[in-house]
Amino acid sequence: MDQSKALTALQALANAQRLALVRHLMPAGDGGRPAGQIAQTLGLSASGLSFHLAAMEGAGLIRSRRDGRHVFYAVDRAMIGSLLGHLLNDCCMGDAQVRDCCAARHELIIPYGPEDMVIPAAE
Amino acid sequence: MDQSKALTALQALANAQRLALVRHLMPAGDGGRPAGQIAQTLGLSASGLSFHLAAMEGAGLIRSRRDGRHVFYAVDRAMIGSLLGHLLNDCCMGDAQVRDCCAARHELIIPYGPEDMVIPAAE
DNA sequence: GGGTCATTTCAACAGTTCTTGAGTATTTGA
DNA sequence: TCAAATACTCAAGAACTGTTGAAATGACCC
Repeated sequence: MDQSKALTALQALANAQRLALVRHLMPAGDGGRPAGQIAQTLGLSASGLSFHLAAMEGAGLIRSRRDGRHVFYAVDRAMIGSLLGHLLNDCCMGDAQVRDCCAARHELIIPYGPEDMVIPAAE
Repeated sequence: MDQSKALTALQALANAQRLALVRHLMPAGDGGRPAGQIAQTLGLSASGLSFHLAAMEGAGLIRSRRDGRHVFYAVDRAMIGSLLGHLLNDCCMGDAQVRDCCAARHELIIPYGPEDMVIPAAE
């Protein structure tokens, strides 16, 4: 990952709707989810979603695949991992404190079920 | 780190000058560097730098301390680590593939000396 | 106190991003 | 071939971001 790719990816991620998109798509894995369902879940208009999907796909953070009349979108997990790796290793030069704070346990929010379940961090 | 803080921090980082700022400040550690020196290194006007520093400080990514007529700025490494941890654990739900790609070795660029030294990734 | 250095604030402007709504393509099934 | 379902493109306008230069603030030294 070079610096300009990382910057593009960061700019794509630095938006509430698109961060929500990642959260929504992540549990769907490589199969992804169809555009219509994403729009409904995130409360976006069709064209609004298209705008955000294009930004994410342009940055390489998601991939799309057509299946019949649906287009499925899935997170490119290798790309997100590379971005985080770039920030950690290149921008922060592998700093130990950054690494430790990054590795610290956080509460996990699992977006399944009628309400999001919150699992507190284990100590 | 909650979601709105993470978003603010991402927006602060999603800019070429401010990413360069992190790279420049990281090796200086908690002592940081004075604004004038930063402006010179990054080729920014005084007011331009001030704008970017305010964005970063507002997001909690850097801290400042006055020493005489200089103001020193240093990266808040715990904050950057928390941001990366949030992206990895909350947004990506600790996904194994993301984690692996993040942990993959990259070449390390050490910004000391007359020319930046590049240390290729060990295999 | 007066001069100077270092930094910040402010206002104006240009450029970019986001939202909205209307219209357009593509696929499916009757 | 037609209508319905799904998703995309485009243009206009609002909102936000970044740059510039001038003025203001704060700290130091004589």
